Amino acid sequence: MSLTSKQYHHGDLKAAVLDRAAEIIAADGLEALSLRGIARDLGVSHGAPNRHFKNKAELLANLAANGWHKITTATLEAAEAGAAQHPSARLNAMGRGFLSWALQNPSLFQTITHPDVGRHADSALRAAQEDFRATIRQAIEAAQGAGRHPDVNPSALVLYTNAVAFGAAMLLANPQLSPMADHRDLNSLINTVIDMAVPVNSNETTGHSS
Amino acid sequence: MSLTSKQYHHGDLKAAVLDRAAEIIAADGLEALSLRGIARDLGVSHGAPNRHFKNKAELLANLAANGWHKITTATLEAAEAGAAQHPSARLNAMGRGFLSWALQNPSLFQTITHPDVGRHADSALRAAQEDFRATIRQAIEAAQGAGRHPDVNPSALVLYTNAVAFGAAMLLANPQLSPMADHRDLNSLINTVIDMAVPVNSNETTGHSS
DNA sequence: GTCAAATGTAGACAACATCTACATAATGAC
DNA sequence: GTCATTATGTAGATGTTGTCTACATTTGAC
Repeated sequence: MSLTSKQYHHGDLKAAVLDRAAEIIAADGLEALSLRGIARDLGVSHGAPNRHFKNKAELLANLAANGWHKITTATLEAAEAGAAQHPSARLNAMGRGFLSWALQNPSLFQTITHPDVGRHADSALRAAQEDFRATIRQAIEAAQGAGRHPDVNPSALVLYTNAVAFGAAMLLANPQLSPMADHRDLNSLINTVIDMAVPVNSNETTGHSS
Repeated sequence: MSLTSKQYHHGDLKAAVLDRAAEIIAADGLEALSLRGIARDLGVSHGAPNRHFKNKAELLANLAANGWHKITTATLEAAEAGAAQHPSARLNAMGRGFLSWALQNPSLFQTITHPDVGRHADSALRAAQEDFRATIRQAIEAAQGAGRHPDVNPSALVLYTNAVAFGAAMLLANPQLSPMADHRDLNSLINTVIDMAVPVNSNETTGHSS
């Protein structure tokens, strides 16, 4: 069987469906996603995707679990940039990494934070969310242990820290909501906002000079 | 024609459709909303709502414009509680008013911040959004003028301040995303978070003692 | 009272998710 | 290697939805 011949079996339809779904969401948003449309794009019958996903919600849950893994990875990779320094520097770097990923993948970010996606979460998605939450929570607690807002209720500190990052990502990823008329230099905007929430001792080098 | 008799004309179908839509969203979320379902609930034919809304997006835009007006009003009413004091106290009060409204109307809050709703915004919705934005921006600028982070880039300060409020609202309104395992006292949580973002001179009375 | 505009109805259509029965291919026991 | 089992893909059916069109009823301006 040649690589170009039309085969009865696709080979890896599940992965192809997930890839195409991500493309569609990135291009036209969640509302443009349909199982039949994906099947058409991939040249398979309209029922084929259902062999791999019980329903549309399960496809979205798969996609979202994947997205949470990606944003967790991106955040942890950024953490290395600040890991050798103070826990606050590490947390600061994580915030920037998180925001950068969200702004480079706005539609996927909106998907993983979409209420109707979370509503139908399966165990894999819940685990991915919890993994992300635990990662962030630990970094926040480490920073608090090292002197960041030592007197604030830990739950409130976790909420505040997450709120700055998620809120900024949500506002910037959604042009309709952006409260600022202009934002010419996105990077310096991100750095300023993160630095307000997670100040880093100015004696130390933070790696971002804008 | 008696009040109970079935009339050919509904009387105020447009308002009834909007009300019922808000109920459905509050009860079962945006994905549960359908024009035909609303028509059934109201005892009119399936095409009747289309006489008042060009399409589903226009209904949502109407609903969202209404929601923005409500959250703007709620925020401004809260502002009065801190208006006599420092501009930062006013901004702090607005943050609490905003968050309280969002948590009392989580589904409507999710609707007005929903990307697919904003995507199809009409001029009324855009105006309502801009009205909200302007209200918040002015309060932030007033606080900055009165000494809140005087050296920070104003755009970044606007983003940061909005991010705390929107982010906390989004995280708390969406149980799936809440980063804290426990939040027994929601009010004190809100107050703590807002106070972190918008500190109020502790010499002054802020009106919230938790 | 007449007539145009506003509002509601009923039927049609295409797209969709999902289900079922069936067809084909891949896999593994023997 | 054969063959049964399983995985995967197909084709058609069903019910729901948004939207359109033709038509019916009511309202209101004059």
